[in-house]
Amino acid sequence: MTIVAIKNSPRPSKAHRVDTIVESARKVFCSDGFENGSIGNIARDAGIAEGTIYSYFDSKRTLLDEVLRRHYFALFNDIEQTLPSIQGPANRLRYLIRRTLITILDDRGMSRLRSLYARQADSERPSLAQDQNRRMAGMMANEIRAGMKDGSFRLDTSPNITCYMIGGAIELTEFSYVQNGEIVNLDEIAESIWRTISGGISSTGTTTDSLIGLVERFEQAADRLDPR
Amino acid sequence: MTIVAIKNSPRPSKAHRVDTIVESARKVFCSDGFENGSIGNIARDAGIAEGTIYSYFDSKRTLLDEVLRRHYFALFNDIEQTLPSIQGPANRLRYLIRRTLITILDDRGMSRLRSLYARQADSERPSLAQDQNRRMAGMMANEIRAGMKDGSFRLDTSPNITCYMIGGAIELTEFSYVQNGEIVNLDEIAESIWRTISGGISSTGTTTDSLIGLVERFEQAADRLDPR
DNA sequence: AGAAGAAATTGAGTGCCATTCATTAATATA
DNA sequence: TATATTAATGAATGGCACTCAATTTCTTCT
Repeated sequence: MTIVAIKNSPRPSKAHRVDTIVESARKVFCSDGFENGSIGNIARDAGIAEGTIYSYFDSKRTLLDEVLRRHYFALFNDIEQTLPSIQGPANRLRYLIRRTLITILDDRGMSRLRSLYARQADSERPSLAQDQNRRMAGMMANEIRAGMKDGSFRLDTSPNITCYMIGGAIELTEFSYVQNGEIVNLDEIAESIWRTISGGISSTGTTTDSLIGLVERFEQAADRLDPR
Repeated sequence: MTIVAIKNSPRPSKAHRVDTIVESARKVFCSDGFENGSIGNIARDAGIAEGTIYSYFDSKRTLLDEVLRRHYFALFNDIEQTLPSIQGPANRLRYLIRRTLITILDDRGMSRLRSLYARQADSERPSLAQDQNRRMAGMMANEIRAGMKDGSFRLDTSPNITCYMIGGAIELTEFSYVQNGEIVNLDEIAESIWRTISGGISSTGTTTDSLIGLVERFEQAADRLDPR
């Protein structure tokens, strides 16, 4: 009648436990969505009781926010490390567009979560989506302002609205990808966005080329009139 | 002991009842949001029993969809009536941008509902937001293609992505307005969006255009003076 | 080591809705 | 007027986020 003490299992560290919970939440939310993904399922997946989750997270929403925050933390960090090594505001903007699209196309489940549920916020807790939008928009706006300063972008450009246009195009691409699952041609989209923005805000686009041609014609005409 | 028959109240027509329900739903959703707005409150506001709502609408979501659908029905109808009277693809595009922004700024409660909750869809019921996006994008894309045909827009433009950029910028403006409630300068935003898009997709930017004319006049003048 | 106190975990409740359905009331039909 | 059909009701159901008193594990002190 020897009953071995099953109990006394060592308790995981606090950080490790949080990791477990967040990872289980990610799995459940990605497969069932936010509304249908229940705390019960998350707890079962993590091998703990429901109540435990609530000693680490205030609410289901807070948990979702942490799932999203961790996922996009990687993106932002990567960007902030890479950005300084790229030359010129225009190239940096192009990189920001491409890099964001890559992250979106990389994980449809996570994009689905972000696209559908990230915006909602309680009155107490500010919207995570807005923080992230702001951060990304801030980086883009920096490049646009830098470009305006160094002469590569037009001065009558509105950095904020231009960011909205880039960010908005990316978001709609994401939403369309999430809903239809259609294969998205990353390069084509990135190029299209860039071409439109660039032609619109760049003071040295194709236009300049044609201007050079015009000036050359002007000079030739002037030459003809030159008495010597 | 005369008990007057309170009953026998005439039953309102089916259409009228639906109108009542949708209007109450609009009120409740706008003031409490979708998640916190309960069917119970909607029924109380409409002066009917909860169960009655379910004989007209499959679910709470379906009801929200109808609220949104009715609101944007007006916008789309107005646009489709007005559009033909506007000359030229460029002007029509500008109008689409402005008109949509006006509707958004006109009703913050409704914009909040749309911005936060419209995207979600069940697997059975397709997303209303996507239908509306598609419809608006379709109208914009038409104008862009028309402009490409009549030579006012560049041919290497991607109509779809350009629509995403316009629509995305509008959506982000809406979201920012919904969250911060900050006063938004309609004209400034509409002009910024237009200026960026236009400079980007227009094959005849005002600058180059007028310069060509000037140089041609100069060449003609030079010809006249040319001894040979 | 052992006891006492602190911290973490548990899971059976609680309450809040969305949704259903047997019952009742109001109309349409014969 | 009697019967059938259609609409409306609201109490009951079930699912789920969230709470909390009881229990288990860990830490600290003697």
